[in-house]
Amino acid sequence: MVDSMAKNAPLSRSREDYLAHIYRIQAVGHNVNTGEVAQHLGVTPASTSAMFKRLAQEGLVNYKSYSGVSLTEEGERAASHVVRRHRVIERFLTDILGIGWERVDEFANRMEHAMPDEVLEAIERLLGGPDTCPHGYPIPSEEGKLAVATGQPVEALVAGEWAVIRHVDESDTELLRHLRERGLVPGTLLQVAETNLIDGTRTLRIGDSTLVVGQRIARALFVDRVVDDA
Amino acid sequence: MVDSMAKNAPLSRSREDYLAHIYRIQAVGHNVNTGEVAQHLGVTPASTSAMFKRLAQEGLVNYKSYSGVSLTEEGERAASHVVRRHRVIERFLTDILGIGWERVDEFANRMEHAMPDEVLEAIERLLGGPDTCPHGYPIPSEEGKLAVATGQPVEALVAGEWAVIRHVDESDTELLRHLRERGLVPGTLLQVAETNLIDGTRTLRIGDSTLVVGQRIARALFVDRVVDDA
DNA sequence: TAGATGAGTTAGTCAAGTCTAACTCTGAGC
DNA sequence: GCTCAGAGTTAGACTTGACTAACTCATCTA
Repeated sequence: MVDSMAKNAPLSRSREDYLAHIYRIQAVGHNVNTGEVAQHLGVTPASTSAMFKRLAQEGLVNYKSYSGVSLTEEGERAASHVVRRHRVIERFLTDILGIGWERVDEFANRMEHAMPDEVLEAIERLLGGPDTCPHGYPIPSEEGKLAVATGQPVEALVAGEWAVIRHVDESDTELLRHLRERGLVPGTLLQVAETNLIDGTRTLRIGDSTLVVGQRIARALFVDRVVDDA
Repeated sequence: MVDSMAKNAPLSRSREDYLAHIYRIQAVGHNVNTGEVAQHLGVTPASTSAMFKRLAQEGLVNYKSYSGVSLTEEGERAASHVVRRHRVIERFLTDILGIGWERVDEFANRMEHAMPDEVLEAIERLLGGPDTCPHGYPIPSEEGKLAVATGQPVEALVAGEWAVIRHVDESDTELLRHLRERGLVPGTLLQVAETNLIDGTRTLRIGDSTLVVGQRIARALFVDRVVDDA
C-alpha cells in the first residue's frame, strides 16, 4: 500500500520471523494476536507491537491498534517464501540427512533466513518436489499463495470414526519423538475405537495394533475423516 | 585472556565474519591489516578498528593500535569452526547439489552462520569426510588448528617446471568459471612450457593440450612443484 | 452500565554494529 | 633526521530491534 518501501530490499531476519509466524496462524484460520506472536518468537508484547507498526508502514500487514494484524498480499507473498524455505529445509534434513523430525523445526528456524533461492531450488530438485514438510504441513507454492492446512484434532472424532493423519503439531520436541516411535505420522490411517470423556484418553486402532493416547496427543494430531466403505 | 567473556555465548554473525577473514589471511602467512579486512567485508576501516578492539577485549585477537591483529588461541578455535563450516558447505553445494564452484563461496558466506553443528556433521558424513573445499583449501579439523594452505602462484614457476594445482583464488567469479572450463582445478598436473616476461603470459601443458594464460590466472593458480622423474 | 482485569500500546532506554569526519601515527623518500 | 601521504584510529551520530515501566483500551462480570 504505502510505497515507502525500497523496491526489493531483502527483509530483515526479524521481519521474516514475524511474517512467517503470522502466516502460520492465518493458515490454520486463527486470528493473530500480539501476545501469541510475542510468546512464540520469545520477545515481549511491546516489541511485537512495535514490529507490527513497522510492518504495517511497509505495507506487509494490515494493522489497527488493539485489533490484531493480517497479512497484505505483499506480506503473504513474502511470508510464504519464508515458510516455503522452512518446510523444504525440514524435508531435506529428514530425508537426505536422516535427522529426526523432532529436531528439524528448530534447525530450519536458523537456516531458513540464510538460504539462497538457487540453493533451495537445487534441494527441491534433489527431493523431487515435495508437497509437505515432515510434519505434514503443505509447502507453499512459488507463487506465494496462503497454503491452508486442513484437518482437525483427533480430539474432535467420536468412537468408530476412521481418519488419516494429515499433520502434527510441531512445537513440542518430546511429543514428536513420542509420535514417531508409535507410528503416528502423516498418512497413517487410524480408527477411534473408544473415547474416554472423563480422562480425555482415546483408544486408537492402527493396522492390527491398538494404542491408548492421552489428551495432549489427541490435540496434537490433526486428521481428515475417512468414510468407512467397508 | 580477559575473562569478561560469557562462557559459551555464540559469536555474533559479524564477529564470525571478521574472525574467519583474519584466519584466512593468517593461513596464507600474511599480516592482517585493517584496510584489507574492511575492504573484504565491505565495511569502513573505522568499523573494522572498532571491531578489532571489541574482539581484543573478548580475548579473541591480539591487537595493538596501528600494528594489526592476530588470532589468540581461542580466536583461532572460533575462526576455524567458521571456516570449517564454510568449506564443508561449499563441498556440499558443488558435490551434492551440483552448483558451480564459482558461486558457492558467496552462498556459503550466507549459510555458514546459520548451520547447526549437528547438520554440519550429517553433511560431512554424507560427503565422506572431505579434506578440502572445491577450490582446494584445506578444511580445518574439529580441533580448530590453523590449516595452512601450501602452494605458490604459477607466476613463480620458470619454464620447464612441473607442478600440481593445489588451490585457486576464489574471490573472482568470472575467473573461476574460466578456470573450470579450462580444467584448471585442484589436482591437475601441468608443466610450464614457456614464460613470456614481457606480457606476463604463461604457456601451460596439461596432458596433451597446451594453454596460454594471462597474468591474472598465473597469480590465481596456486601450485606445488613436482620433481620431473622422467 | 460501571468497574476491574488483562491484553495491547506507548515512551524512553539500551546494545550492537555501522557510518562520516576529523584526528594521529608510521614509515618511505629525501 | 624531517616531512608528508596514506593507513589507521577516535569521536559522535544513526539504525534496528530489543527491553521495562507506565499507560490505555476492550470486554466480562456484577
